[in-house]
Amino acid sequence: MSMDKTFDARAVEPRIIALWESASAFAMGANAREGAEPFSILLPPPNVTGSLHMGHAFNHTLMDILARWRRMQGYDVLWQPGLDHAGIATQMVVERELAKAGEPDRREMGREAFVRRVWEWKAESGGTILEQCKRLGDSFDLSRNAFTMSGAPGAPEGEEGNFHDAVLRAFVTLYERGLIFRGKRLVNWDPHFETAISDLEVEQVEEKGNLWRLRYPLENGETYEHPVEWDEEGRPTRFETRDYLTVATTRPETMLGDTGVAVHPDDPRYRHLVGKTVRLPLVNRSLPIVADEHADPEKGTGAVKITPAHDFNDWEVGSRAGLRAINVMDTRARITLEGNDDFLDGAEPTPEAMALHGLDRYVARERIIAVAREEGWLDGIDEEIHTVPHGDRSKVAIEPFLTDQWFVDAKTLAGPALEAVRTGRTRILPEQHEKTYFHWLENIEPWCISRQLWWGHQIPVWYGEYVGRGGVVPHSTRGPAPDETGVFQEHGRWVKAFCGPDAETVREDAENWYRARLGHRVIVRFEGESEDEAGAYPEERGTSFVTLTRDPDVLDTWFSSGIWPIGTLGWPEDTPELRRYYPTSVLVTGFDILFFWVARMMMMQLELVGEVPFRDVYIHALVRDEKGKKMSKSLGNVLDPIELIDEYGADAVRFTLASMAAMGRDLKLSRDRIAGYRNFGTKLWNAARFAEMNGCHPDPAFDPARVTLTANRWIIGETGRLRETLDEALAGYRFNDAAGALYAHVWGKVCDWYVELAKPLFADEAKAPETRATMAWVLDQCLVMLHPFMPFVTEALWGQHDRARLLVHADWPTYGADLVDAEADAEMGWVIALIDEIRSVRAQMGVPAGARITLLTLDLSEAQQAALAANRAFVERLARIERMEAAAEAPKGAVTLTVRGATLCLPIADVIDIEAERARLAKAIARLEKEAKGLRGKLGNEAFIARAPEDVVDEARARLEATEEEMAILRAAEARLADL
RNA sequence: GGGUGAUUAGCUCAGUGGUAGAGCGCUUCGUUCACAUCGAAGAUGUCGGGAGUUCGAAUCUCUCAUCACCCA
Repeated sequence: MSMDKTFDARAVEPRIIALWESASAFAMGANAREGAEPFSILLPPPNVTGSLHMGHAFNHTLMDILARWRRMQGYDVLWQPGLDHAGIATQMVVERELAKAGEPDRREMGREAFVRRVWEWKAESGGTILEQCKRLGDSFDLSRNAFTMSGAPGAPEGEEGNFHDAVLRAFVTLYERGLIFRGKRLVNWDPHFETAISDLEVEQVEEKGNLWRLRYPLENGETYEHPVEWDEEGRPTRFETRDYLTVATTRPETMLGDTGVAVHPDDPRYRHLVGKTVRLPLVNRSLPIVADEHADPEKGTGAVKITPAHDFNDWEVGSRAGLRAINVMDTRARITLEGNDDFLDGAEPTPEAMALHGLDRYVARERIIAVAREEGWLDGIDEEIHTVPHGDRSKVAIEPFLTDQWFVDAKTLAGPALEAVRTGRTRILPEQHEKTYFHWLENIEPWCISRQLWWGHQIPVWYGEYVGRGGVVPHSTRGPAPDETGVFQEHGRWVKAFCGPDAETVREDAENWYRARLGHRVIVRFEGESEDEAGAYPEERGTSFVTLTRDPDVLDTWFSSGIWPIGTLGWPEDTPELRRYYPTSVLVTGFDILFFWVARMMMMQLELVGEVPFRDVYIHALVRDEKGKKMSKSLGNVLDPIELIDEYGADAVRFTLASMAAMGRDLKLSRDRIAGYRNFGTKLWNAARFAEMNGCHPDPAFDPARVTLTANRWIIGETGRLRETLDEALAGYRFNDAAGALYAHVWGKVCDWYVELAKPLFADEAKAPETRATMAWVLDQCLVMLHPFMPFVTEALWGQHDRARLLVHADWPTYGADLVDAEADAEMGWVIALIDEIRSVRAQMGVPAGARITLLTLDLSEAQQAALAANRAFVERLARIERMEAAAEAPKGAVTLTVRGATLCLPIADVIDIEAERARLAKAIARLEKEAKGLRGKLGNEAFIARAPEDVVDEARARLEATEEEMAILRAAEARLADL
């Protein structure tokens, strides 16, 4: 069988994938040794709508390297894969599809039908990314594939699983512990998707905008003196009398909801106005002027209108000052005035104001400005750049919006999550990210977890009519809220919330609660359920019915992925997997989801099972394009990993990513680099091809410790060193160091030197057998150690010989520097240095590459003489030396070279270029002189001798000696040159 | 405005106190029987500026400049 000159990745990769698959090579516990320690990693679940991008490729490569490495070491490995249902993203995709197909939109179809439709979409198109992962070589256990919506109502066959139960259980547990609450608060509202989103899903975008100044007339005929001119010390010198207060705003349309005007308590211009009122134009609502430090005297006019229902800062000011919050928009951010009791209460809106009803917020803005200009209360307009919050999915401006939502008490949960990292129960690497983690958790706000969507886990809360203690039903919500948990205002009534993991539990709870309150039996029905379904008829006197309505909202996707560690292992059941693989060994992820996901997993797992979800968190950088730009579809600079795999092979892509994975820095990916590592694969392939052509076959009985030839012992020692370097690098997540060590060994040691050294050895009958066996072993070790990085080409090469097992399950070596033979190491080191030096001189002297020349030895130590004699064949072949002779002194016109104290020369008078040689010597001497000067200075410094460690001083002395010796030889050569 | 990080060869980047490195690119030479997706040789650096600590600083401290990202 003869091998091609290159590895045909495209043809071979699918075959290898099939091979692994049919061997269930990646199954949980595959290749685990008896009594093995577990090693578990969670795949950060990609969105079900996603396709593999460079970030995934990077992330997965790192995880796969760890998984394959540990699996070969015999650990009990579980790499758990799965998909995220991605609420907004998925709903968006399916809605877009409906629109494209001209089908009824989701509102027309209804919730149940729509959700069914999403499941259908998932069955067809969801999870293509997992197929793409296989191309990359991901060795996760697909037989355990998880999905964050598995087991949810409406899930089709094949989508069973515990995840929905786990999510609801998590919610109920937190609810019962008082860590989830419902409240009317200002939230980030996405008017496009018509749902609340969390702080993290908001992007701040810088925009050019205006600062409008509006005049709000003072009421009750009030006037004041407003300073208009100042002296040099900033004292006002001239005033004008005003009967209005000028406020500045970037959002004039929100004025409809203004309930106050704030000024700074120390602002001399306005502080005397505090307690007075202004009349809101258009609306004719009376607004109190309040003092609040939020009003910045430096900004705008120093007086700021307060709209608590449409601005987070204003909400705070309003709370402090006791101002009303008036919502003037609907869920699509259209102005809503008609029938808006809050708005109309205490207002006498003009017809112009009422005409704004139903208009988009931006249209209303224009209209209001036009009216203000017309009516003379527009004071002026300044251009300004300000940041505007946008939805990260919809890209539309977020509207702060007053609604009832569910929140997680993140502050309480953050405590243990902070503690776990502070005490080192979980390590975050690189450490710099710990700071970010701490900072965020220390300043965390309640996490809004309810979403007004349909695709997701519906909140397991049902509402029924509230009954007070003693069986009294309050008539209205005007009075104070009942002093009980789980009682909320809903459509102007008090309702009692019942939370439970399933409907029957809730029904029972509710029936007991109502019975206790009303003193008679109560039968609970769920909305939409018939009396039959309710399962009972009134049997006793006084029995009544209560209808419970389920909260229509679903949970934030990140709430469910927040329990990914335990959910994928079977929680809330106490499964063997949970006991064995939890906590997981390491989480590998990008810093962009440190808050979204990592911190929340820490909080939720610690609360739910009291143990950290992972021992280590390895945060890697982002993949950018060659110019350092973040890859994005809109910029069109996206490198598609699948395309790159098609072109260069998965191994090349993986090795590139691993090489660039230095901690903490973004990596810029270029095709050149990938091509370079594709070439590295070819290099390895051809080394194997060389071995194949020379009859090197792996021998299971080969014992590297019993090899006798120096060159063989040398490369075996190098192999031992590599194993140590590699394991150390991988244990510290220094993937680039690991990749670099492999590259340097395989290319720089094995291919550049050992293969060349082997050639003359193969020609020698006495030396060939040991060398063949060593070559086979050395290359096998390369395959084993490269496998986690380049699984395809290594598995393919491994399969060239009969093997007991696949490479993916081969034993990872445990030998180390014990294989290094110091003598062989020194000897080969000197021989290689000699060859390097001769080559260098030849090239610089212009000796034709093909010419064979003579090497004269002048001054060699005994060991060097022995080394030269023993390795004569190597020197002759690799330095193209024809003859070697000893000489007492250098002949005229010979070129002198020094190699670690040895002096040799090349008598090449016929080809020598005297000027070139003079230049070469001068340059070498100058370099040595510079070094010697530095060393002399150091050694002449008494403080250095006195304070530097002894070994450093000794080393400097030795180096100076060697440098001076070499310089002397070269000076002598320079002098001889003068004779020519 | 606050925070974090970066600044090293033409480019992209390693390098945690003791002789400045890699890959790519570039120049010259070479198709010797593993590989031209190759081999050999070579050039290229006041390690962003300044100050300090130290026997010794690319590395530690301060400061300035520039850039990037995150948060408000």
